[in-house]
Amino acid sequence: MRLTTKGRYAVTAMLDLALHYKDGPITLADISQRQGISLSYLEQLFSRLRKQELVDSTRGPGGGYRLSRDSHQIAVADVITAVDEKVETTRCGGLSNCQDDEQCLTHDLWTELSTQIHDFLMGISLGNLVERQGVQKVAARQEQAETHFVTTEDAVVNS
Amino acid sequence: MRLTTKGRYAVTAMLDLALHYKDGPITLADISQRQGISLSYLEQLFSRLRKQELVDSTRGPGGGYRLSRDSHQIAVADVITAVDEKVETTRCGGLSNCQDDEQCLTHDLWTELSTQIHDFLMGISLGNLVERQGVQKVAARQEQAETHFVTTEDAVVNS
DNA sequence: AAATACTTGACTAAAATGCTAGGTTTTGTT
DNA sequence: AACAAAACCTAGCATTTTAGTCAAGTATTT
Repeated sequence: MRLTTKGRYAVTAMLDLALHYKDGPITLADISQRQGISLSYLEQLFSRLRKQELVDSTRGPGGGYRLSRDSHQIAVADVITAVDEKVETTRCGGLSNCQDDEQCLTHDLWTELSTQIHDFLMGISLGNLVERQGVQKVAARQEQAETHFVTTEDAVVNS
Repeated sequence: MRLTTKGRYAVTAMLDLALHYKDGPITLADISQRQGISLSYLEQLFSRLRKQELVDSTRGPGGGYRLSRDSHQIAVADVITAVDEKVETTRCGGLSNCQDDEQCLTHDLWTELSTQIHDFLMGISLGNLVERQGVQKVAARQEQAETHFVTTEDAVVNS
């Protein structure tokens, strides 16, 4: 289990989907604008998310992406592992011949540690995150900014 | 908190130190041979580990590195954060202006998640790892291989 | 003095990151 | 039927990070 910014972007995007679940399919363009992630990068990420069946896609006008199931049924770990390559280029891959045709000292250790982190992140769902104060606060600001962008007449209201 | 192979190498090396604590200062050359990590890379890692005061070094013949304190007092998290740059090149660094001069959706979230993983890895000490079966087993094999290397007359004993 | 141990800095190949550009399909709306 | 909005695909690019290597030191102890 690797923890990089890639997984973070994916979690951000999925969290955006969770927050706007009731608005029907969400376009990547929307997410791109709200979260400041480039459209093409989102396409990359969602290609994987779709293959892992974490999201459903609808093509054509009015289309977009939706969570494939309730936000409480999608763990942060699911999202992160979906976008992470599982290539395991490190020498302790699937095989255990990482050192002199034997198992290196941290082979078991690392997989175990990895498992525990995985389990931990399995315990946190997108639904959990949506319920958090900080997330709600930022989401509210983002929605406000969006409104500003669409209709400019009420731009002074929230200064 | 990032989890990469670099941190893993560091944990492996520190675990080696913990396993050979009673043998006095351990040279990087020893660790390099036992764990199959290049000497120069170890030097890089240990430079950081020393600066974080996780190890004590002794120069000169018979010198080497030792854990700076009991293996139960050194957490896996300590080791990983020591070798990881804290530069935070990602846009959500110390400042919270990651998106439109405001805080991005996962800013708080990610730091919180990161904190929880950190706490989790704080709960696992090198001492804990040493006590594990798998580690003991591999360590025994490594020591055996080492003996083989030094004295060849008893090479047939453990076949 | 010499062996041994550690330090420093420059360099590199490979991979990951994040983006750009330019498509093609699919599908609802006019 | 034509158009436009969206997903979806492919290729490539610039930059950074990773995982090291190499060379030339400095320091300490026997």
